[in-house]
Amino acid sequence: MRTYFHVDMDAFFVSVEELYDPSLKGKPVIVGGRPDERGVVSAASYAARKFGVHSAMPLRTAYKMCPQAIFVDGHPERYREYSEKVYETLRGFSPLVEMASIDEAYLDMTGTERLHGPPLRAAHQLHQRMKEATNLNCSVGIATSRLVAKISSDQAKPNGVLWVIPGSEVAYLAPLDVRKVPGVGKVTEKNLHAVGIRKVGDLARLDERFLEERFGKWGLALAGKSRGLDAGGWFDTEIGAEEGPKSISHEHTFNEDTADVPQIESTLSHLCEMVGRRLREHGLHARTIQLKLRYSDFSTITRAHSVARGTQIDTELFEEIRQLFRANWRAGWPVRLLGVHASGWAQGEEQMDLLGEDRHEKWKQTLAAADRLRDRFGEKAVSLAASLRGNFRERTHENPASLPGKRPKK
DNA sequence: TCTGGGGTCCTAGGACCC
DNA sequence: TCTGGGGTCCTAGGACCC
Repeated sequence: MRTYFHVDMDAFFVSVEELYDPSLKGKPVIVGGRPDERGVVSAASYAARKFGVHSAMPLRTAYKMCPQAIFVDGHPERYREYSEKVYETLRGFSPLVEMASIDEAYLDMTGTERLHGPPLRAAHQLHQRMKEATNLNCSVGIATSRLVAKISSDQAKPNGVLWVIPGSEVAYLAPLDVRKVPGVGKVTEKNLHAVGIRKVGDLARLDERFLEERFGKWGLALAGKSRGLDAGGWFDTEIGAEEGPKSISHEHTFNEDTADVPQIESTLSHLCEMVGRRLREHGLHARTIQLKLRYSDFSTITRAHSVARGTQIDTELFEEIRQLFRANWRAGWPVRLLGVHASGWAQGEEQMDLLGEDRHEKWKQTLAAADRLRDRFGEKAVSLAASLRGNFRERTHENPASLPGKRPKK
């Protein structure tokens, strides 16, 4: 039998912002951007949640519900920095730590009793050390499976511990709404309600074959989850089995929809530079390049193209993306969002690109230099999109406010 | 309500091959 | 002539998570 901890930081983004600006403490704070911008709430303080504000809610809606809230921009670098500290702290409790996202982790605590004592004692220590090391609160769920640990950490919030004693998993889960099961979202919830399933207990009582017939492979996984088992899906992998990314993407939503080709293509170029840079950081060469287009009415298409040899070079990515865009954009239709997605990593000789060796070397050096400049001066310091500079300058000249990223903050 | 951005996993159909 | 079956790759879309 194993013992898992699920550690979830409380209101992580908001709490980190409070460390940088203590005057925010106790106030309704909303992280995600300005209330008049297109976007959603990334995180809301407990004071803001009292007004009904929650993450994923449009900023404009949040403003209507809580106009006195303090709206702040997110700071990904700060969150990454604190996420590192969280990881280091957790490593003091178990060598088997897996960050499941920027603000939550699984610990395999099996066999650590001699070192840390029984689970509740270890959790108490963990709270204390986390506070000392990061000044942040967290909640801890403890169980024999990762799934149940995750569900119980949610119920332990804020700043608490919940231990589901071995053997009591099914009884613990039974009265909970099916929505509490990770992986059950709006759609699955509705489908389950349609057949009279509302609680996890309803799910556990059903015949597995019925669930499989009705919901396929997912139905079978649900049957296991309702009994607290990790079997199937993401919970099934070993903790600490570090794997690289499977895809790398960047996207951008315009504050105002646009059908202006130079603006669209310079944005795509910029997104390709961001993707290319991350590919190089990870030493990856992508074989599949995907464009994402969202129109004013929110209808969205994706169009992909795979190449025999992978690339990590901005201009090559951009060539593919531009072709995809030109072949698939319904000309004149205002665009709301653009995205560039890279996946399908090339192995071995697939990574050799078709540029001659010296040209290739030269490019690599140029890009490495650009990456260093960006490290020092920020993402917008360098633009390699030579093919677009004319357009860029032209736009800048006639209408600086329409450039992405150059919108004046008022 | 007027809907971000970065991911993962799954399904389903068609092409293609044996 | 009226039609197999399995495997793999590619593409498009969608649910879900934080």
